[in-house]
Amino acid sequence: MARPTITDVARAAGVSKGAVSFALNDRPGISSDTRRRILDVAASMGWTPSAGARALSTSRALAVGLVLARAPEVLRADAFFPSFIAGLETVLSERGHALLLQVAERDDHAAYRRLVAEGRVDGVLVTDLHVDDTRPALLAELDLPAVLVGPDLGESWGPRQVACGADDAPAVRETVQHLLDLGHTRIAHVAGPQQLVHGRSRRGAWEQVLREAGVAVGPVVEADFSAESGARATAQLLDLAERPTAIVYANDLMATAGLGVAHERGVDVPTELSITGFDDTEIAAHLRPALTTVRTDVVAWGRAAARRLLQLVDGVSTDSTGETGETGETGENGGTGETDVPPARLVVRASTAPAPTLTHQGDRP
Amino acid sequence: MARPTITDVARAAGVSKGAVSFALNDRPGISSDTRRRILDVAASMGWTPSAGARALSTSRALAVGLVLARAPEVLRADAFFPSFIAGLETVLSERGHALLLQVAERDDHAAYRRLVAEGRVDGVLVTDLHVDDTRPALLAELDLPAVLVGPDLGESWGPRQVACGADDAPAVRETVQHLLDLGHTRIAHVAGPQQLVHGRSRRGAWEQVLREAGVAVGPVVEADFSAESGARATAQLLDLAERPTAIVYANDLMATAGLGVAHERGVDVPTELSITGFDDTEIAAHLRPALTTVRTDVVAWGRAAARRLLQLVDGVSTDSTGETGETGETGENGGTGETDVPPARLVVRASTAPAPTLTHQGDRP
DNA sequence: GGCGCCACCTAAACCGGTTTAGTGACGTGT
DNA sequence: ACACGTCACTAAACCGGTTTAGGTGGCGCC
Repeated sequence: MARPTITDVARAAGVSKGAVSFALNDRPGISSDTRRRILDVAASMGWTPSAGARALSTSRALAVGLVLARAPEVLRADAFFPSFIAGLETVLSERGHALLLQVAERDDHAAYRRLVAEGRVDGVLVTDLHVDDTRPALLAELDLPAVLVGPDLGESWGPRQVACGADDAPAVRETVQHLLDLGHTRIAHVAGPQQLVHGRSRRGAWEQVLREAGVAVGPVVEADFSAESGARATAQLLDLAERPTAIVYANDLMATAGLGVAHERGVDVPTELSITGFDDTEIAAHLRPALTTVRTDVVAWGRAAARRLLQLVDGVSTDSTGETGETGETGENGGTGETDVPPARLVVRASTAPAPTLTHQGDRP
Repeated sequence: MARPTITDVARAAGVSKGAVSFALNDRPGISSDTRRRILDVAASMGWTPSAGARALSTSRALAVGLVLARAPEVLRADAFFPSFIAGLETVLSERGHALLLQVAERDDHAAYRRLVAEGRVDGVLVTDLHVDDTRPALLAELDLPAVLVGPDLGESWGPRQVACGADDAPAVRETVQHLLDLGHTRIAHVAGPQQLVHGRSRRGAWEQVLREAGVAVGPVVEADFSAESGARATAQLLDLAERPTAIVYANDLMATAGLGVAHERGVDVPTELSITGFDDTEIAAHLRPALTTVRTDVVAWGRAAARRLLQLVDGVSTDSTGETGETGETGENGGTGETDVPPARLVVRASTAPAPTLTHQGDRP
């Protein structure tokens, strides 16, 4: 037999459809023994609610969307999404929400519009934020709850669009400081795309520490997070007359490619050149030399983002009726404890070592 | 204003709800100028159908599910999913279907049951097939259309459960033959889990070629596709009294870790040891030495799997009514051209070279 | 003993679509 | 001129839930 419906349960229990609905949703107005009988009957028939029907009557989709605004080939070696998705899902599934994925290589605006137009999602997650990203404004206009995956930089778009994520900058600062402590003074940077906020913030942190330390802000090459671009950037840096003694890469993939280029040119890592990555990909610890890099807990980040999004979705019970607005206290869901994401931290391995020419003038006794 | 409904469109166009539905679905019974008028009105109001409502009345969810039966930490460095998902999505989105993701670390049976119980999906994709996998039987029992992502080995479960994917074996055979051609006779294998079909098939192919060539079937270490396990397995192989001169790894991640171990022990790759991987991850070409490996077109695979699944879903118009069964010709969707996946092929780079002790007795003039 | 009230439950409307049955106008054949 | 068929469309049922408005019975109370 096909899936039993609520009507089947009602008939079997000898009550009305409405009674069954009340009983199943723990609402008052049903005596406790009737409630128990209904629940028993429902369980014995193996009844489960139809997500679609429920969504239709409550106007809630019980699903959230994640739009990946990347070309398939860029998605290929990504260190972020699989873990992030895993984190999201653990939270979403235990709260009865589904995760809808959409890959929108180009026109991601259309993808968002479509998700909301078809009523498929209650909210979305936005990744790979650009500087001057137009998506937050779009989502605010659509009044679609959204978590912008990235550090909260105090911007504000709409009441239901918030940022969630750890700031990369402190860990990058820690990385550069680590290199300074090792006596490096020519510290280069292979940056991610500067129109991406995380590309920009990593570069900003690198620059800031050097500036504060009174060290020359070394050469920087803008790359695109791909291995290929990392290799090119490294070649470029190693061709410089004044070769850097250390290179801070914006991610592990570029750092690994850079390691290959250095090896090919006979530049020894770490004695002649220190390199650092970002992500702590699984392979980082197994490279030779093992890569000094920054570890982020992406799974926890995913969990936090999911919790935050569900808060937003639940925060406004009924929209556009306007009635609920008068209390003004959406703050009851504002607890941030479980939506904090653990900070990234430096993991020192073998790819960093004291600078070759020891200009290291003993800041230790 | 909120999203316009079909009723709003009907009122605005001065016709009934039904007429609008007919017009929008290109069904006969509407004069062409009325149809045009309705379409114009709908377009000008910015109307789009609600996926949920449509799903409810047609009993089709317009969504398919992908259950990832892996722990988050295993998902982390996966070379397969991001590309595969990208491939899936390109096809699904242009056909109006959504992709639902679920991560079920342990009990994936429950995940499938839930997806079908809630009526969220029209079909699912099953990855990471085990030998004696119980999922195909479950899906057959649930009568849920499913594409089993892997080579078609001729098994048959239910009428709506089919395999889709390229066979790994030919490319692995090509790899081993490549090593034989280079004069290697002690060719080891670091295998994936043997309860996974792709782990087993790669090992089987390796073994078969050696056997057919009359070469000793070298040592094999079963690992789990992780970098850590690849490193351990490599150490174990290099500790052998009769050290292999080549190692065939079941994936790039383990091969890369193996490269690190070899380097650490001062075993030069490729002059003393040849190694090969599988996947052609983005970093493979940028390692030193660059990794000889097998390239698979995972994006195309995803596209093919999505097309095949949609064929299955569309194949049976109405289920459980039984009426449609008498024609028996589900074959009209059976065209396989667009659901073929390009075969994997060997990419020779720098990590393979002639065997060190030249027992290579000139098969070339 | 009649009143009101509360607890418990039923009937029916509703969400936004699809689909079937039915209706009126018009054209056609004999 | 009349039955008949077709076309174009409307009205209403339906999918499977939720929610609101009503209705019934039992009880306490004056």
